[in-house]
Amino acid sequence: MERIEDCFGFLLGKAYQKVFQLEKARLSAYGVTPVQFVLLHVLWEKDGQKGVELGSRLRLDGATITGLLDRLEQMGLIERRPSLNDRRTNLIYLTPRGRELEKPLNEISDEVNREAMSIFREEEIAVLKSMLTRLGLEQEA
Amino acid sequence: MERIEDCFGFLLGKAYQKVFQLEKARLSAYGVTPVQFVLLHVLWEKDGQKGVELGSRLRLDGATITGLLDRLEQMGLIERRPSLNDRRTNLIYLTPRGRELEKPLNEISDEVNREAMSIFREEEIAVLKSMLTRLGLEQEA
DNA sequence: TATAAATAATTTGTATACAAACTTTTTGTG
DNA sequence: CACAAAAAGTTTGTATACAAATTATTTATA
Repeated sequence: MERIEDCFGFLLGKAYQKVFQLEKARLSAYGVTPVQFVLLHVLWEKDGQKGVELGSRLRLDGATITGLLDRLEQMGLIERRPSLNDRRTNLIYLTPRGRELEKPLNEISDEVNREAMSIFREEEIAVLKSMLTRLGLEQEA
Repeated sequence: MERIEDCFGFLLGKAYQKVFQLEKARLSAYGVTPVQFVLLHVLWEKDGQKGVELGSRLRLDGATITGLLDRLEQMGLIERRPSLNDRRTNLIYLTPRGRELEKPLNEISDEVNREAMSIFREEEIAVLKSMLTRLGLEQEA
């Protein structure tokens, strides 16, 4: 590869960085980061999940989940409750404040998606989405 | 957005993560990370650049560049030499060891690119590359 | 059923990334 | 020329990410 701008690792990283930074700026009004947002998003779908379930859904390491939950708990957006069946496990619940954020943060996220994709045509967007999904899920490679 | 799997921030992040992890595993034989590799790549193109030039090419913050250079210097792959014209500036040079890595690391990178893209057709790859480039460079959004 | 293996979560250490503050030096302006 | 503004680099603090090691608990198996 002659130029780094031809490396897909680099291209993906920079495209991600761009969208991440835009979302980060918009979400900052609520003191929430993009990664914290996606974790909250999973909880808005379903409350009371185990940490390990969140990790597998978001494809994040256990240690990363621990840190994320620490900060979200500190901010008063979630709480850990011990599981009654399994004493190794915490179940993660939204606080009222955590629930309140669903609507405004989803609006911001939708807006960011719309803006980021506004430079493409509809057919292009569908192709990109399909390819990123395949790439992200691919077992090997 | 109903599901996080429809958010482009999430999709880009996970696709990046996949390629990054593959490259990280392959490069680990040389004790070099993917980000360190791209910095070295820019130096293989041209030696003696300023830190700020590396940062603008790689679109990385000055503080990030400082840390990267610290580690690469520590590893004996680069060295900082004071600029004669401008006493604020270091010029970054490859060591002999840093030069030696050009060929083997580029081979690994090419291989990773080939493997990561092997799940797509040629036309798809061209579309992806073009879109990621546009997205990454886009001024706003 | 005793015990090895697996699981859930955390802790520690390393590597990106960026923001904000700071130092030193250079450039631009009156 | 003096002094404000800009630029280069570093430092500090915060937030991802993961690897490896650790603890506590549960499951599987001999």
